[in-house]
Amino acid sequence: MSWTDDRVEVLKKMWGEGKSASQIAKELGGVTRNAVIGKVHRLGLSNRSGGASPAKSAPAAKAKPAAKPRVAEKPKTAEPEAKPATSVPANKPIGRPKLVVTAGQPLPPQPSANEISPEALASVREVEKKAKRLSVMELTEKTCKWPVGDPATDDFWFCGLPAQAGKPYCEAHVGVAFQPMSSRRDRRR
DNA sequence: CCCTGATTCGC
DNA sequence: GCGAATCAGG
Repeated sequence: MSWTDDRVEVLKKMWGEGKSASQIAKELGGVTRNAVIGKVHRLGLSNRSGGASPAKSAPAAKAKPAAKPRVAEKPKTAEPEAKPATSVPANKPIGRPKLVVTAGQPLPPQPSANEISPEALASVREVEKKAKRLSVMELTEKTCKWPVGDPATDDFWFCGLPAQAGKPYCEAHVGVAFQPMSSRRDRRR
């Protein structure tokens, strides 16, 4: 697969939305997360800085120390980042462009009458006992967004436990959320 | 061990 | 330009 303008656009969009490289790669298909990251860097939007002032300073020494051919050094750009943006408005309820909570059931997987691992189910109940019971506005990218209860009533909350990296749910809920197949032997590539 | 992004470098 | 291999953290 090549980086068509269209795909690049998707890449930019998703990256801008904070999607992980692997997520983007999966979405695009035909590319690995490495490819995505590589492209991101080539596009110069590796950093989240929208401004993207490419400090052209010193790529410098491309020297090849005999010791370590690879990974010579890691010159962290210790540039003092001038951020005009004062306050911290970065708390936008982004992340669910498609999965908007409409009148229906926003609950994506809610496995109820399905065949789920008994252990996983037990884990869910276990988790629900120690869940933090967050409201929708308290959710972040780092909190489990597993819904519990009836959204139509006030007896509705979200798990809120630490979410698995890149996933919208905590470990336990990820287990029951994504289990379309009995086993995923997808070793893409 | 899972994941994340970051970097290098052969192609 | 591309991306696998690798590195470095969480």
